Amino acid sequence: MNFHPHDMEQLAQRFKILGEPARLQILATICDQERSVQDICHRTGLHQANASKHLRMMKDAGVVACRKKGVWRYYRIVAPEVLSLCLRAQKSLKQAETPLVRDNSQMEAVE
Amino acid sequence: MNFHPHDMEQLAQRFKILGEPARLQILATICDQERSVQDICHRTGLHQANASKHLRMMKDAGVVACRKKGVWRYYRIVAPEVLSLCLRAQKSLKQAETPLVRDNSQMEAVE
DNA sequence: ATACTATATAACTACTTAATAATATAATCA
DNA sequence: TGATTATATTATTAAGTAGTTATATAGTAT
Repeated sequence: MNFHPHDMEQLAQRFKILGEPARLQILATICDQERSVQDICHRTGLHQANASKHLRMMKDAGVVACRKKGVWRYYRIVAPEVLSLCLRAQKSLKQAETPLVRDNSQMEAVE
Repeated sequence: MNFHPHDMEQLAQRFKILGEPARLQILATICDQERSVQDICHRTGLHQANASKHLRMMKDAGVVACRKKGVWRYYRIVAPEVLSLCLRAQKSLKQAETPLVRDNSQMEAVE
């Protein structure tokens, strides 16, 4: 792992997007299909203005995009790797939670 | 992608850790070997108190652990998946930056 | 014991940002 | 046209947090 400063910033920026439960919720609702802001709000419980802001942020970051149809804006994910990142991170968290084999080699980690 | 609220929180928490350049820098310096706080500070340019705080946070989150030897504390990564997450995210960011084939199907993303 | 060094912690400041409320814009419909 | 609806934007407030300074703690060395 040997990143240039700029890459490091960019990487952190990408992780920062995923570091917010509200945005993960939004991504979860549009992971398999595009949805209107209303739809997203109903499913996540987020207020419209709040959801709109998160969506704007993720759009600027190139994570989602939207299609305009009449009054509606349908958002979808355009950076599918964020989904695999979530699944991967989730999996490792679960494994850490209930390890099949207790690893004593790092017991002092707890101190 | 269908997470329980608690899992979502936990997932966001994990990403939040990686969403900070200073912490990515720290992780980069200890990705292949344990290092003392001094060493980390010198390599990253972070102030001692600041590095200490970031390390404390990552220790509480189970991402790093430390070994005490005299006055020194040697920190190491104990959640190696964060490294693969970084590499994976970095890779996809690079790909998005310079796509081999321009994908016009999502041009309206830019609006 | 005293001085020095490594690390942690606490207090503080400054900055960021999430959530909310209010308003603006624009499309639809009666 | 006026009313309604969907979304975006702006302003505001509150909470979180990164960085810094100062101090505490605990090893080490003289």
